[in-house]
Amino acid sequence: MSDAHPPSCDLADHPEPEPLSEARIAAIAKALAHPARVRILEQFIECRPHIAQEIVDEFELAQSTISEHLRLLREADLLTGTRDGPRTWYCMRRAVLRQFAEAILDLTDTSAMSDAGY
Amino acid sequence: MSDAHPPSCDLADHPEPEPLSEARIAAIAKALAHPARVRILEQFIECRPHIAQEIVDEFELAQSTISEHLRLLREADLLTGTRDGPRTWYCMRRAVLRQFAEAILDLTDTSAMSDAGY
DNA sequence: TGTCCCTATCGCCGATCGACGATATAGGGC
DNA sequence: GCCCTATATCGTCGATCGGCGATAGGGACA
Repeated sequence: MSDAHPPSCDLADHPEPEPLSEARIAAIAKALAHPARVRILEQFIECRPHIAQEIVDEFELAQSTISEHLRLLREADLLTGTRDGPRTWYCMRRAVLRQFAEAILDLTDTSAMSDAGY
Repeated sequence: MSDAHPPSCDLADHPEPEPLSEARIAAIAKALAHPARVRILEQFIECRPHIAQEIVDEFELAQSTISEHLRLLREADLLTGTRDGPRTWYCMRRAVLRQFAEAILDLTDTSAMSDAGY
């Protein structure tokens, strides 16, 4: 496969499966719990696949360090990585992030205000 | 002060200040990166102040462990704790959580789809 | 004053994180 | 085959996490 055909981003609106468990919420939060990993995800605001090298170039960190951050994001299902010859194309899994944000918002719902004053 | 007057929850819709930095997002995520802390926040879906003791009672964990989790949530500004005699009333800072969820959603915005296929 | 309850903090310890350099792996081009 | 590029993995090391029991502090109430 040449570099003329990077995988396309997944923009489809998949049906959201069952609500996230506490463990799953915590696992995703752990993946987000480092500024470098947040910055990596921010690069995907430009909505196209990124190869690992261009992400490395954005940071002062060693290549092995970035590779480790990418691994953690992959294992939390926030990124996909697909090999293409010597490169790896990374895509953000927007649906997972959205589901996470939804779960956080659910925490803020005031479902039971029981008595007045609360 | 008697226990007849716990502090009331803050339900006001405050104006959202500037967007969260990567460091701030990561700090909030770190506070959420443990299942017990997510469970603690879930208790606040019942929208009223909680004293530490009732949270301890929900878990198998030692009181000191819960107190530590509460401290981390406080330091991330996800909870407020106000002393009232021997008790401490905890309230969830919904505005902060909402702002965090908003920041995560912003990551999923496809602002620049540059070329077709992406 | 003493006692009891609630909460926070301290010290310890094993586990995990985050960084790095070095090394291994995979594939393209010659 | 041999090099070069891109990426992943390994080993190490200091820092931080997460758990606990023990202890300290702050009120309430005899």
